[in-house]
Amino acid sequence: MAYKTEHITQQIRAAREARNMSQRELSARSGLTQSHISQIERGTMEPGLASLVDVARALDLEIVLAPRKLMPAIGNILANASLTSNSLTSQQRHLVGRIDRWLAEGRDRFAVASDADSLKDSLALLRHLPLTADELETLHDLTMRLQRWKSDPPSPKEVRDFVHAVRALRNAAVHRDRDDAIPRSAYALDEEDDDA
Amino acid sequence: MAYKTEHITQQIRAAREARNMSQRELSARSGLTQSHISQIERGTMEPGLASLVDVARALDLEIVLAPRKLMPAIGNILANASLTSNSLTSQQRHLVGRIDRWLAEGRDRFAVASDADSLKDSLALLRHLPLTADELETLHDLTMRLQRWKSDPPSPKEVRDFVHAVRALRNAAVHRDRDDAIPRSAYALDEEDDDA
DNA sequence: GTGTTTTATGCAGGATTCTATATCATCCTG
DNA sequence: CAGGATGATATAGAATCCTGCATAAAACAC
Repeated sequence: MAYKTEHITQQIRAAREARNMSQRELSARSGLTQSHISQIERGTMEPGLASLVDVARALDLEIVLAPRKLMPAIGNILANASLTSNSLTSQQRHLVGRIDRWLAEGRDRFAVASDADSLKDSLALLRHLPLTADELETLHDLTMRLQRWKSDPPSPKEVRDFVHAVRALRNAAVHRDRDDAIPRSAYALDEEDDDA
Repeated sequence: MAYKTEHITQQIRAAREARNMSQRELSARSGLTQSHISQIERGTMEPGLASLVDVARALDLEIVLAPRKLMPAIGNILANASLTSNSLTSQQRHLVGRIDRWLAEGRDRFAVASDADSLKDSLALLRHLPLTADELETLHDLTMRLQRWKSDPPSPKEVRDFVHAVRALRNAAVHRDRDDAIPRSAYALDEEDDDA
């Protein structure tokens, strides 16, 4: 019943989640009801065009009608852009990678087994969410501990603290208000979107 | 009242008229009523998304959700294509076709596998976007290399350079401002350079 | 000008969207 | 564990879409 528009509504959900926006927040920005948004995303009902436009705008998306034969070219542009939409500095990538490799070396360092999972989960998100300069510094300090631990094995408590600290960063990144944050992009020497 | 979606419904009418299709015929193809179509086109009512999809399909159009920041690039493709797709010189088509065939001959020439994909992407866009005379010349020079490589196989580095050069042309075409560019079409006497 | 085709309107309904408001289960954090 | 946030559901009612005719108004032919 609601399958003709599924690909579109799926994109809406994907875009919302990519921005870590809740249905309620999207509701506020778009003017639709949260329950309405839920139903649209689940395919329970097909939105009217007006609603779709409202939601899209709230997500910084535009609705375009394109000739079918041009779809390859357009898909091409969209695909390339999503690759470079990384607002992460290379430093952040680097640090996360470091912790990741440390984790991969062995999970037997963790007194509490679930801590390893927790850490892995945190890293998964930190791979995609930008940190502030301060947080980045914290992350840097944390990885320095790993360095020290090579010659001086950590106590179980130290490992726990480490996991919690990383988790705290994760939470900060996840729950940040999208309106503040990431002033970094201004002087970022990281990415110039040459769109390649 | 019906202003949010006006630009979209206008495109529908434009597309229909461009095909010399009557509202009745579109009605038959899409399954909507003629009166319904009339009201949509006039902005008397806003269609539901399902209806829009039906109509679009009947017109060989696809609905795309695109990030606002990519709209210039996409508008570029759409605008150029609607110029009866004749803004491309046959020379450009010819040269692109040549590279395309060369690519089809085998992807084993690429040291870096993703380079083959990159090249393919570039060609997909160069098939639709016009180049300036200068760029066209560059493209011509590039295809000459292929000629040489037939008797003198290229080094991996040469292949990479080639891919990058084509990509540069692609980027130039994609991000060009629609306002400048393509004065060519007026007095286009594109000559076929059949040197092969 | 007559006749045909196309588009614009009108209206009665049934169907669906959409809002407003609540509730519930779940997950996460402190 | 308590508190907060998130997403899925439910219900009732207002609003709107959409169909199915039917018909008026243009527009275009011969």
